[in-house]
Amino acid sequence: MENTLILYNTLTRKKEIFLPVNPPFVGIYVCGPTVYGDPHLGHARAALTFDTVFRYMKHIGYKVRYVRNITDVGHLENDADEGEDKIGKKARLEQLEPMEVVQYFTDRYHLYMDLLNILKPSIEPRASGHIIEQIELIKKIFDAGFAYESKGSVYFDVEKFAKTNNYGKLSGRILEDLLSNTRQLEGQQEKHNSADFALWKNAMPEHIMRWPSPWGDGFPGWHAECSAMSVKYLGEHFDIHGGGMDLLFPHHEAEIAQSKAALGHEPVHYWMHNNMITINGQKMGKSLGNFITLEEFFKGSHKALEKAYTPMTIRFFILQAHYRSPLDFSNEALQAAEKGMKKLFEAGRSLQRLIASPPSENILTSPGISISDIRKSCYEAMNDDFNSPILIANLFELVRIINSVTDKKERLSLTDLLDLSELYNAFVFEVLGLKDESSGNNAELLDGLMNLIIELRAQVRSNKDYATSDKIRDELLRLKIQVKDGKEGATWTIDS
RNA sequence: GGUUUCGUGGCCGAGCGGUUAGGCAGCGGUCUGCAAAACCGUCUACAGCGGUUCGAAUCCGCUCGAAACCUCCA
Repeated sequence: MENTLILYNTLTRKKEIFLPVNPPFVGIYVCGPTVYGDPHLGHARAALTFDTVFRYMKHIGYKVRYVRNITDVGHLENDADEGEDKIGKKARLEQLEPMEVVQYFTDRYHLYMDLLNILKPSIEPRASGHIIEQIELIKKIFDAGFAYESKGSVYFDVEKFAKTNNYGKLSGRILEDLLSNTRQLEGQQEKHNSADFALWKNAMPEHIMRWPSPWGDGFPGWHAECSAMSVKYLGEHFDIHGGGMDLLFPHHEAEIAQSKAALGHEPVHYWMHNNMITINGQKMGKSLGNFITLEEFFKGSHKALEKAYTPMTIRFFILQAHYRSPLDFSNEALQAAEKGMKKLFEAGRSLQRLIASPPSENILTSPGISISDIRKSCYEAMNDDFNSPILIANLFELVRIINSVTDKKERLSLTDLLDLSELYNAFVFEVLGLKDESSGNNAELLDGLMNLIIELRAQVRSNKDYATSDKIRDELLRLKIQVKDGKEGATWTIDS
């Protein structure tokens, strides 16, 4: 691998050189969505962060297996609701099978990820499809002596684990603080300790999502699925585990403890976490009235939005910030991003029309700047913990060159032009995963253009200038557009 | 209250001890039949207060502000 990739490991709070377990293979596990609601910006940022990792690693030659799960068992509403299964609750409210709810929101998630041009992961395992693996994991933890059963539920003994292991190493939590900080809640006497977490939960009779287990009917604790599925598909040692910063504690901390208890070692080598988003400087929350789904963004159908923003605008906007920085959404910022992206794409279209200067008059681009320098900067940016904002800054340097050459203010040799073109395409489309939306979806534009042409042609015909009229018709035909003159004027069709 | 991220110019956002970030907006110019685009030039910054250093946006401490997590459960 010619590129030395450096990434920030949350575990050590440092940037580290990335050394895969089995080069050129790389295993990545990312915590995917809990499918009980419509996808929103938080989903987009997390998915896009690791889409960029996935894309770039493939670009520099790694063979990546990217696993992103779907959490579809036993979840609670987080805020006001009390101790009820998220998916089960939604199901009863809407009179649906739980799996029907899961399917619906999984499909919605996929739809919006596709619109954002986020690549599908290599494997997308569902928690509900891996109950057996989770039970096996819990058995191992039992055998190792770090689990206890209580009224049909199984809990992880954090205090015991912490005696011989560093519990809290990922999140910086200190066990004593956790124990002293927590208040005693009724109904939780099942746990020996407030810091303990569930491995398996006994299902009450009204709980509709349930599976048989050695401890009775129930459902797995939240953290079990990721430990079980990551190891199943990536092995007992794998490279990267990712997710949002909100999952740091308790979820990822618990995963580390579980895996260590079950396997005797930690499977994950690098932990990566993307930062959160805010809207107009505020957190996004249903109670604050600024909870905006991706559908609402794309349609512009939320009162906080001045207009609709295309998937690529959202994508570009998110990529303009580093994944470890908080990102604030505002109309002003989105519109600035929209204009910037348009500029990037317009340069891309100009690039296709550029011609190299003949060798006799080859003059390089502006003094001191070469395409290979920019190429180097692009790779340096991405190698340095996936710094997409710096990459984009470099791409705007390409834009400047393209526009200058278009204006005949600078010149490019054929080699430079080919290099420039390759660089632009590789980073804009392949690595950043952007798509020029105006070129793909332009039915409206085409309609407008054709109406204009037809009208002009009608004027020409009324002047009996049939030479021009026929020329228009013939030229259009060459573009596979057939003009048909009828009694009520001309119509046109596209021949495919 | 604890843990973890942050606080940069009109707005968004890079920056990891000394050297231009970049985008959007503004201003001045070039180009243009007009408009748009483009190109050139230009302005303004590092939350506050201390400390370390020859030198700090960048390291340390405190204060203020924001976000995530810290209870069941996923």
